[in-house]
Amino acid sequence: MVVRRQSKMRQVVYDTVVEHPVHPTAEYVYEKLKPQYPSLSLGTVYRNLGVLVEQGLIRKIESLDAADRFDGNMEPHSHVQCSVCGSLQDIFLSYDKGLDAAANRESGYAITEHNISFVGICPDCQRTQASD
Amino acid sequence: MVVRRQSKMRQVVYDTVVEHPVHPTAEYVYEKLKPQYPSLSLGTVYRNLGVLVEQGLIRKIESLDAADRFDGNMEPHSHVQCSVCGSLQDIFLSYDKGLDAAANRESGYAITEHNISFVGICPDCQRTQASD
DNA sequence: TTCTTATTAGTAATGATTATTATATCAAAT
DNA sequence: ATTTGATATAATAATCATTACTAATAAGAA
Repeated sequence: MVVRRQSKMRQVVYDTVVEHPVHPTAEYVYEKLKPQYPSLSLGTVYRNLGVLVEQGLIRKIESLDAADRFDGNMEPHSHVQCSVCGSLQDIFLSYDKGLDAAANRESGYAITEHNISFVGICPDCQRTQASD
Repeated sequence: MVVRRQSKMRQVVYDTVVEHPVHPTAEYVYEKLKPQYPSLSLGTVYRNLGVLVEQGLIRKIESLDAADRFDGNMEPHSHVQCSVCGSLQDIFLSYDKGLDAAANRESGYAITEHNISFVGICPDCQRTQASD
């Protein structure tokens, strides 16, 4: 295993992911930090996001978007994404081990995790559509 | 709405996705058809996969891989992907409307669908790992 | 058959991500 | 404190998947 240093840039990348209410993309983290760290490179952001995921400090999440998004909340939870505006929100549901057991029975795979993602229309877009 | 013609290439792209046991990528469909249709263009495969998804004849599925995969089975079902070799398999579970209701209570989003994806280790890779 | 328009092949362009490389920085051992 | 060996960085090039563009072709209605 590679010994990781506790570098400044990795710290601020981590902070940006954790502190941010939305689930930011690599590009977003870069744009956010660039003004304060003008020498920051996009490659550094990508590499550190990868290291942080590997360390289990953040996770990469599925999205309807093209770009990967990252989540600093390691408590197990799901996400809803709005099919109209793309907004993404957390959903906390208790982890259902029964699902894993059922999937194992069907497939023979040793299930290590499952992810539930929802698609829907956010409250704002519901209002907008209703008034059309 | 655009009027769609019934083109030869769209038909064979559809057939390839439906007939194939694994869930093929665009690249895979292209390689599969290229020998029989030497003039086939990768762009044509991508465009037709997109049209077929839009028409509800196939669906795009989530994957650990970089490339999108497609599924010709429109019966609602989930997938497991092996974290070791990447193999992908169908899992049929009854759709749980209770999940959508719970997600709606938590988020206020009008839920239109949910997807459950499993990660695990396939029987083959389990055997391989056991014998190491 | 003719006309309109979708479809195609071929290729260029884009966007996200990864790889490369030379330099800088850290941490431990001397 | 200096050296040493490794990781981290910035800058940039390269890659991979996907989309856009364009001129030629073909479906199918008139």
